[in-house]
Amino acid sequence: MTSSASDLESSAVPRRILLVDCDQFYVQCARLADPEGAGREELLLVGGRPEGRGVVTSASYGARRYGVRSAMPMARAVRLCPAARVVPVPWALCRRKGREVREVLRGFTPVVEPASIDEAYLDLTGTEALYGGASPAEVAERIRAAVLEATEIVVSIGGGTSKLVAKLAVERAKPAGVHIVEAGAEAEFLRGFALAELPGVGPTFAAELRRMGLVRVEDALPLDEGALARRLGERRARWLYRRIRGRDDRPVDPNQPTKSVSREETFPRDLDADDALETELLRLAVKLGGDLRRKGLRARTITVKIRDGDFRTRQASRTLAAPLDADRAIYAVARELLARLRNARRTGARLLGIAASQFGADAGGTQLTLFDAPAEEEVETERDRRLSRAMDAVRDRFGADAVRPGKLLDP
DNA sequence: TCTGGGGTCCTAGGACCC
DNA sequence: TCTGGGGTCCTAGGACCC
Repeated sequence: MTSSASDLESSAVPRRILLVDCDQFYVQCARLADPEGAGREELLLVGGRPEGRGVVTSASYGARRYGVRSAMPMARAVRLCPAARVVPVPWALCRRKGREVREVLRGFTPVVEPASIDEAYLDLTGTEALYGGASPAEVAERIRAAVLEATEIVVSIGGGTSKLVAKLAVERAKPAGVHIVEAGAEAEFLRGFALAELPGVGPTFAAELRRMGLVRVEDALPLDEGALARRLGERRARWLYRRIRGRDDRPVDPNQPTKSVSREETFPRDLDADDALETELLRLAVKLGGDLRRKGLRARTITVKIRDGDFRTRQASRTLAAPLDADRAIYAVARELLARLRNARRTGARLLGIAASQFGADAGGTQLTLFDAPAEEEVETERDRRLSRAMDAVRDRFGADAVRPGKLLDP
């Protein structure tokens, strides 16, 4: 540990980081998907579900003037903005546009870290010569134009010496603009923000800070780290102390491995019966298995999540000695976990989910004693793997509904 | 108002090992 | 009889982000 954060800050050349963020991304995609309909609508709400229980994934700038926000229940959004048109998220197009935007960005630098479907960090440090000495703002404008030309997607770009500053700057850049914070100006830039605007400060943390009398970044600046630590604990105090001064040394990492893959579904109405839940679980397990195999991932941990009618969310997980990707094996593990959750509390469920994590190879030898002693039964057999691959091949040729999962219980 | 679906990261306790 | 310390792994829950 010779290279600490302070070394990086004091010795290194200031970094040049950009955050490229698609403006109201799902709205843009919905308009591209239907130029004559949604494309002409100023008041557009994207998301929701026909059965109700949906939320707004993205609202057009016009609709936002009525107080609509993303993640708001669609029913409420429609009450706030009754004239708005509601359309579903065109997921396939969104994924494609997201990929296309990333490809354009990789033409400017290989150091592109996707942060979500519609935003990515770029590290342009050391590329000054490559871009003929152009300023970060000029490079950002070139990127904006290139993305628009190639993908029809409008983006805004924030820039600065860290991810934090770039992220805050992009909010100043929207819509369809560029905002660069010069090296050295970070602390002054941060002064203008409320603590709740800092990424990482959510409703809970913001409320805790407010109880301490801290609302604006400026309110917290006079406190030393020790004073903050007495209320927040060492770790969060250090985090906040640095952030409000614009310090953030997280690297832009273009190779972030996938850590988990999941599928979940909220039902139109709460499900009470165990066998109905098992049927839904099977559907989710088959989807998850397909996702894993398509991505070439095998998982040692399976997690089942249930949200009861009263919105209480519970989960149970099991980690195996050897990784899985076959539908039957995933379902067999998940079914036991669901039974455990239902035995602990049997009430109507509004959501069921399944997740896979701990990707990679078998657990190390010495860890085996942690698992079901003496030796774990073989959860996934070669037959399971062959069957899943055969079903994948059929679906590839004849479509996703070509084979329905039967009961898929124990062989 | 009645709360989606896909993720990441952190914490804390217990088991187990050296 | 009373008493270790550090490390890893697993599990459950929660905050947070888009």
